[in-house]
Amino acid sequence: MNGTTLLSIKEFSELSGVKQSVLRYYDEIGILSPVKRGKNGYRYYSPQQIVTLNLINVLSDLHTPLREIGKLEKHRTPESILELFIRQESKFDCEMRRLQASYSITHVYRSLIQVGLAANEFEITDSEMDELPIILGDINNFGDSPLFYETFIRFCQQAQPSLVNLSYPVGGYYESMADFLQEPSQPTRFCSIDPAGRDKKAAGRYLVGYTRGYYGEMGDVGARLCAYANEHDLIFNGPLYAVYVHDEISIKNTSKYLAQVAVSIAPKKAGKVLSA
Amino acid sequence: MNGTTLLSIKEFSELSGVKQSVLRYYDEIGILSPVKRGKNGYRYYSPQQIVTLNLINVLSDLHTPLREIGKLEKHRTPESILELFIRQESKFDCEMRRLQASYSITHVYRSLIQVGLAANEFEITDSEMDELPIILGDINNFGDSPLFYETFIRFCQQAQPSLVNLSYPVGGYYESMADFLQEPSQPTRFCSIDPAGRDKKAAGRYLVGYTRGYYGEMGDVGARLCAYANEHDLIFNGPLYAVYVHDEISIKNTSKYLAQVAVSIAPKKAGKVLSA
DNA sequence: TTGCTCCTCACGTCACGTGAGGTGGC
DNA sequence: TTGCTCCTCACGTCACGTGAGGTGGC
Repeated sequence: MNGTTLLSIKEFSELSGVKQSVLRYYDEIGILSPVKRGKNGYRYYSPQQIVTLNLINVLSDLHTPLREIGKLEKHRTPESILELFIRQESKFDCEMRRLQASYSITHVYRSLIQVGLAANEFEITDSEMDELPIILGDINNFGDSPLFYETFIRFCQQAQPSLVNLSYPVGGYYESMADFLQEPSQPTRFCSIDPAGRDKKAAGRYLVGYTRGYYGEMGDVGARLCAYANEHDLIFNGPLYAVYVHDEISIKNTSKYLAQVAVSIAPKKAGKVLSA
Repeated sequence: MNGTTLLSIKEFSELSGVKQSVLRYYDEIGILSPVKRGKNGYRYYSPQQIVTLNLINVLSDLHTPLREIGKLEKHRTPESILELFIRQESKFDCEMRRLQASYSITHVYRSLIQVGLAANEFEITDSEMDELPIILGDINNFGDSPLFYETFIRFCQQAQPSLVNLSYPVGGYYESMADFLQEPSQPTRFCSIDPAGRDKKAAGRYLVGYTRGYYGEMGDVGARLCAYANEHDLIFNGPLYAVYVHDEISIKNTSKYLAQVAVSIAPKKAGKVLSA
């Protein structure tokens, strides 16, 4: 049963799906050398070597440097390989989580972009919105100067060790419509649209408007929301959320970002409606 | 609200978790340039740029070349970015499946190695084994010459377009103990230990022995199994599986591979016991 | 002679990492 | 003056990819 039948590099490449150039490289750095060399220098592989090759692929997929794989192979024992595999299994867990996170990030951005594309940005609409998991930041302290940016940086810096994941879009949360109208560029808190967030944007009836401009530039959307509410006998009874559905991710012109402003409403009974 | 507060490269690097050298490289190839340059050449980033940076990470994690990311960024519109994200989501699916497969491969090998480490290789044991999903290959045709290798190659080649995944360990399946005893190096079929396999190694009572040697060298394990069966009034009533628990993955010395041989048994009633 | 496969050698590439040597604000 | 941060430039590295030019069996 010694290997009388060997494979040329072409055959071995086709069998394993690994390119000839890669096989030559693996031979060069000594992690997978053919069992035999022809007198003319031809490489001949044993079919069993496909097993080792598969293992190399599995390990290098998880960013194990090839030289390290080489070292391990040279001194392999059942014990050391077992240890390696156990380490690999925990690496897989990390990688899976990372991948899942990446998926969820693009998914959130994708949904926002679609909302933006479907929206009629000049109309105010009265709609039922689903519950949305988010993470609320601390209450912002803008101090004397209205430096939106400094506050945003502080938010980002706090975010790092905390639960807030800056990979998700960051929106503005305003305690009430009054707060928004007073200073649209200064949200009470920042909030990140994290699907794993423990805070919630409540499900319910919202008045939704859109406005274009750079971060913090809210145009006349506040006034338009108020006008609509007045006309339709509605009162603002909860917080307001401003989220950029088209931001620097999808738009080059910084003055054309598209913000969605959604404020909780209820039919007017004996309340007072705020006006701009 | 224009960016009066900007971040130095150090601050931006710490905020984003991306190394300074990487940020300089991204600037060089034009996929993420600082919003401003100081008179002394210092790079200044806006905090919002962290969003773009995160996106770059998400895309490049899935092997999108940076130049392509650059192109997309230069001509980005909500529509094109939406399309990109949709493509990414299907890439994620592939990647997840690949990762899952890798995990399962190392897991199977790990289990086999552990079985080998726990085994007493000189003893025959009578044990209950669980059902094991496998994939059986076609019936081998060794022809006139007993070329194990050629048959194995044919198996590998057939395997490629079929269901058999060569990433999993490949064992030998023998129709009966008699077949094994006649030619231990010529299994009736090859079988791959694929956890997603539709074929099954049946659960039940097996006589289990071990032997060291190169592929196909089964030593005296057949004789030892027969002796044990005779002594304990057992008959062989089903197929035999030979699986290498320590193979070239974990052992350097090709003559020290460890094979586990398991054959289905039942108590003797009025049957005949095969002897070596 | 003609394909075909294989070889080596050298150079390119992609996404960085790593100093070396120099500048500029407190 | 002394740190500290930042800069550019050049070279290294890792895991390959890509010819160019040559060999060897049918």
